[in-house]
Amino acid sequence: MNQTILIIEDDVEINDMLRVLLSQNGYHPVCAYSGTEGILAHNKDVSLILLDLMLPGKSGEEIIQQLKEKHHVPVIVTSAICDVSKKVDLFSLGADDYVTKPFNNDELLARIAARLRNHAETSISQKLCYKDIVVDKSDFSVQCRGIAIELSRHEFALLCMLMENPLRTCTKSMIYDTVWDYENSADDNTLNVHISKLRKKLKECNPDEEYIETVWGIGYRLKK
Amino acid sequence: MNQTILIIEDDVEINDMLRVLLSQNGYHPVCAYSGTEGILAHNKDVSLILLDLMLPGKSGEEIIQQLKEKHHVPVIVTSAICDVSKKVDLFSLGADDYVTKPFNNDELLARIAARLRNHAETSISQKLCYKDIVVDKSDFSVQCRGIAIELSRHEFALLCMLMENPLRTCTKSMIYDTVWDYENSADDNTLNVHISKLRKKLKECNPDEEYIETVWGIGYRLKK
DNA sequence: TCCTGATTTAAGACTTTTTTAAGAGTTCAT
DNA sequence: ATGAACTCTTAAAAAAGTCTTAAATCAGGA
Repeated sequence: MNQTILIIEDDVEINDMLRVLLSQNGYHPVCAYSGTEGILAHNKDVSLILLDLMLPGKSGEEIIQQLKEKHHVPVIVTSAICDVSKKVDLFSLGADDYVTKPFNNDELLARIAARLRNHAETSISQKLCYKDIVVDKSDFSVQCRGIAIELSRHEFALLCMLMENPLRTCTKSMIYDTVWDYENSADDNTLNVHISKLRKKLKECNPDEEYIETVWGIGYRLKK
Repeated sequence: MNQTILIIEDDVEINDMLRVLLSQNGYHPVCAYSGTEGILAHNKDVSLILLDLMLPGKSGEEIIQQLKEKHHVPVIVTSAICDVSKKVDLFSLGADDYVTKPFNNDELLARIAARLRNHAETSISQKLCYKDIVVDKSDFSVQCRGIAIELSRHEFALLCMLMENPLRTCTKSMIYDTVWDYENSADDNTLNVHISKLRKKLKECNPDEEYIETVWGIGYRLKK
């Protein structure tokens, strides 16, 4: 559940450095090298913007306004300018913080975290789809033909595993590894029982469709 | 409607200077000369806190935590210390900005305005709604069918967390992280008890509705 | 046909959740 | 400081849900 941070910075070297710094610290950086590009790249997945003030073309001030108009997220301005009156202007335009270059990486990270904390939101829900089944890992929900299905923890993990490997056969030992976290003893019937229950619940929802296919002696996979 | 700013600063001269500066710029300053005094003076009229880091008695770090606990507003730390690692610590404790003394008055005013603006934005959307429940984070009130419900601090935080993630499952460990600030030991029953109490209070208010759903082995979520 | 592996069912073991109650810990006003 | 009121945590027992096991049955391949 990484947060996306948009970097708008024309200096390729600094842009690169920021990208590495952010991704090393668990964020998902998106790079833009001009104001216009930044505005285009800005969408609702973005949680925060790092904006260089000294861009060619559009002024940083203009850009802030347009960014905030499009989708309202915290903007941290980075710039070599130290002029206080400039800072004041930026703040009044909607910048949320200001870091003077050269900045200390840890301080920048701390300021990013502080702004994000305020603006806590987002989280891109991960949805797996196959035929008429929709699995949402973020809320542990499953729908089949739009109807909610209640699955137990292991059943859910099992279905996720199959749906994350569409049309690839999941061997029994792979499944035991992933879903149960232990090596199966060959005569263990647990997985079979769980597959059976899963099929039953899916069938209740859509009796005309077969979703899970048995690969004899090997394991299971989703049916084409 | 002037915004109240709490100044916590032991140096009488600086405290005085800040008071004048703020009142000249349309704010309503309240002065405190120690951390303890600051915590006492802090109430829900306060919109922002200017906190000196170098106080006698309690450490600035302790004070931030206690202030934020009492009523969540932006805290701008002022200090002569320039050490970056110190800054980082403070940010992670919940400081929202950091100004090094001696500071430029205009920059300070700009930072105050930025934090206030930010806080105002987030507090507009601070009314959380779900079905017939309305939660107002700014005054810690909860209504169900228009009837006020009294919740304890943890119950309130728990309900907020659920309502901030509508229809998404909050895992137990996420909840312990957010509401209790510690990793849960697997056999901890505290959360369960709080959920039980929360449900009971909601049920008293509306016996016909189920609000909180258990996701077995995972956590809880709001019911569709 | 026989052997092996898969499916289904049901029962009991096991785990997680709910509820209650009691005591420890806090907070608040006096 | 003190006591009252409230909140939080812990513990224990009951309830609810899930998992595994075992046994009977079924299906595929030689």
